[in-house]
Amino acid sequence: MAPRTPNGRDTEGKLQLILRHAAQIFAAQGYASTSIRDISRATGLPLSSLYYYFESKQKLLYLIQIHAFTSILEELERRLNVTTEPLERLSVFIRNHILYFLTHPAEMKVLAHEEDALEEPFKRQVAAIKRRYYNLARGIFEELSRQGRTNGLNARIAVLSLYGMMNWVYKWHNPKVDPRAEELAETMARIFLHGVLNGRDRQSERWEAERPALEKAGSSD
Amino acid sequence: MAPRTPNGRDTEGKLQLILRHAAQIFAAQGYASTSIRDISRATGLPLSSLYYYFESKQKLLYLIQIHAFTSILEELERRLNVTTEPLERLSVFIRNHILYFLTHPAEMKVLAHEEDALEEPFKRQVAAIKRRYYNLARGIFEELSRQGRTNGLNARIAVLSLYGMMNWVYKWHNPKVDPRAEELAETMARIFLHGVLNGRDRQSERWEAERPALEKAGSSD
DNA sequence: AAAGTTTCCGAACGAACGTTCGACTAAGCA
DNA sequence: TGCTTAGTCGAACGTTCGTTCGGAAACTTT
Repeated sequence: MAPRTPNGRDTEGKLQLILRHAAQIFAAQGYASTSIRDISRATGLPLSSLYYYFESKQKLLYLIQIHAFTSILEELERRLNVTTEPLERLSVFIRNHILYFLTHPAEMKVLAHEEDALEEPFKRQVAAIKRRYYNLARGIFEELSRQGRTNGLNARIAVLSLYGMMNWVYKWHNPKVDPRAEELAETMARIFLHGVLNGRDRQSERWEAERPALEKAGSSD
Repeated sequence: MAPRTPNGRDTEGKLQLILRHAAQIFAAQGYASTSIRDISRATGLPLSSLYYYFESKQKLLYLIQIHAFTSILEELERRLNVTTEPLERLSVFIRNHILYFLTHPAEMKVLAHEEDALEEPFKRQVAAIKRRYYNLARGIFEELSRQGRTNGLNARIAVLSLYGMMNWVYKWHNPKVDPRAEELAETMARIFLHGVLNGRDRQSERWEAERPALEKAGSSD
């Protein structure tokens, strides 16, 4: 909070402040309908000062998206390390996704809604990290299929359906009415995994047993 | 196709042409990033002529959305008349949704993506028809629950998850790679219904039997 | 043929946009 | 102390935006 950096003016902190406010406004009004002047107003910084921190509106959106995506992926890879069991891993994946989305609603919306708003130097880079994220889930799903434990559904369709289910949340989730992240993730995991497993695995429902504990990551088995 | 209306200038047809082109461009670039001049270019009509057909950009978006939604709902209500069995009705609902979306990709994207772009006189009206559509699906789901045939999941969350699954399709569906509407609807129905039913109904899987017939709509009973 | 209505459209409006520029102040270092 | 660099910012740039306006043209009705 205090301006304590090598150079005493906390430039990095100011960038983060801009990114936070910009994400909020982009989420509320949409990227294209937001003017740099809106961001100037929200942050209190003069219009021209903003251009010291980012060189264009496009780059600003890019910074927001990359930052959010990197956070999700880092957290996810950390949490996935606790198990190699594909069913559990899928469950962790869903929980991680929903949890991030509900704790960062603005960034989530910008990520989900402003995919096409990025133009070509930046578009490619965000697409790359997005593909990595997708492939991660798809890999887990295919491992599950290889073990003969799925319905035999098209992996691409299945995983993209799961994505849709989770990403659409930003359109309707209302904290006053809807369940918190844990329960929401649990529900979606139930729908998707139940819907995708074959009879044998469905009735065993081993993945459902771990409902009470949620934030623990150290204990195995 | 020919300009054969009471007054010989086919005003209505021209409006439809504008709506079609506008939907395409809104889908490709987003509502906010599209200028009326873009639409003028695409239709070949001069800028100022367009304002004879719609009184504002907002109204244009409104017309597109209402038109698309009305089409979906009309078709849906027609198809739902063939059965009162909730499982079948849910299945019809999914198929109708996916089918419309894949045959009208531009309208679909505008509907799904430009929800917030509408401002207050219009926003309310589109929201109303959207709610009607949502309540229809929710009603069917609750009927299924009342019969004790579901997992006991929160109806709101379940139906909105289904929505997400289906609406997200516009982000990824590629006709060159992905299945056609029938198969896609079948897959999503499988995931959702399997995921949502309780053990008894899941193993009976009666709803899966009606795969072959699909486009027949004339015969009753 | 005249009058009335509907449709068309070139030209312009003020407002808002992203971005730049150059002059400024304050901090870090000699 | 002076010099250099990092950060600030008011004012303006050229462009594009949604929308309007007044009249010309096309068609219909008398």
